[in-house]
Amino acid sequence: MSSSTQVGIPSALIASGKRLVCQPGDTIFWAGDATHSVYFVVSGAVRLVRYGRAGEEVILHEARPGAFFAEASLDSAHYHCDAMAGEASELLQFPSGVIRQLLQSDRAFAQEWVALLARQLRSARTRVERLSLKNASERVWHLLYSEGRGARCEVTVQGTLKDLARELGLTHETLYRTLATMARDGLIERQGSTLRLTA
Amino acid sequence: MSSSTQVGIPSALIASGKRLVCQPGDTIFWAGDATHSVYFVVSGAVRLVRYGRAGEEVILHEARPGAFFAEASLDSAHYHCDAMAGEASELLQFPSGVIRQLLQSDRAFAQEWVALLARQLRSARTRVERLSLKNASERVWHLLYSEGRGARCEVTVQGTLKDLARELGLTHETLYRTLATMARDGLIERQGSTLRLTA
DNA sequence: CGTCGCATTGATATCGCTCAAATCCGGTGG
DNA sequence: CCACCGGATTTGAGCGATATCAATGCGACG
Repeated sequence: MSSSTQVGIPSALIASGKRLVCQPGDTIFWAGDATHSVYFVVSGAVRLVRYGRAGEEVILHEARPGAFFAEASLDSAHYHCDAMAGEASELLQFPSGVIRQLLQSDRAFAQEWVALLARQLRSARTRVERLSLKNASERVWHLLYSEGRGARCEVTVQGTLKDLARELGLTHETLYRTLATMARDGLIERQGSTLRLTA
Repeated sequence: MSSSTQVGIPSALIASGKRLVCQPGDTIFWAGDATHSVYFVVSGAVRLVRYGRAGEEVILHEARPGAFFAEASLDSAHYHCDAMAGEASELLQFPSGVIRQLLQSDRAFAQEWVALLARQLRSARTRVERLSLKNASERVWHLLYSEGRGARCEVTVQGTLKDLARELGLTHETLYRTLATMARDGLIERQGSTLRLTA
């Protein structure tokens, strides 16, 4: 989702990681499972999802390569959402106990962990801000403005536009139309899956 | 916002807190200011806000008594939003340096801090989930279901319904109507500012 | 070559936003 | 005590943006 949440693996952890290979659609854990592990995405993508009353999927978070996930579950007894691989993915699995122990024993690790959580928190709040905007083009603009690289706020969409639509709290039809309109009106430029602001 | 984010003040901090008294509308810091402090709400309420392009206020977070705020700014150079007192408030101000030092030197404090950030993160993601719901009554239902106390998911609204509407990403008119409709349809009960699910 | 899912566009319905107005309520000053 | 004021609350009417339903093209992949 946001590259600002990416970190290296603290060196103290490397030894305890167990490699996990997932196919698209594989579930890594279910909501309600007793927490046992924290994960790191090496490649691919993992979605943390819950389901609305109508059964529609709500993406709480999407972990991309270089990011941990389920790190907020360290101090709860159960996972509070499902984790599902969105594509073929390679993960590292770290037992929660090891993390907890490192937090106690390794000051450098604890500091890295605090920084990691703080980045995730800022990222989540940015998303709250985006979802509070009341029309589609503002959400797209906000995405480019807050996540984009360079002077033109360039963003290369990871995954499908359908996924992006769900992340923006829109239907995919609305996102397609909004992008088309914004491009026609000269607000954004679009080259395949790369978007940027004009000027 | 969520009582799950409330904590006591770690005992290690108490000495370094500076008491701050605010009137409604007072600004504690502005977006872009160099970060210098983390705050704790003793009484009142503080809103972290940014502004949309149309100038409308977007509430990123509302800190209620017993909660820290600006804790995610510990490792950034500048605040990324405005902090404004929503009502007469009493705060404690802690220099960032003291917190950073404690994170290094005090393991118990570091652990409490990690738990605090994790709670805030879960809270923010719950709000993302809520804002991803596409209609007003589902958002209200989600609020009760995820924040409510007891079997009936009882919530006593802090502040005005207008404030709640903004937190839910709705206009106040829509919230009033939605509450009225849900009450008429027997989905919720309402007694003043207390809401609960029926059955 | 058939199938499946994404991308795209059209038509329509619905829900929430906007503008507007009336009421209520607490506080304030005469 | 009462008139007044500002903000919250509530309800109405109409509009517009987005959801929904539908159809088609297209590329990947077996």
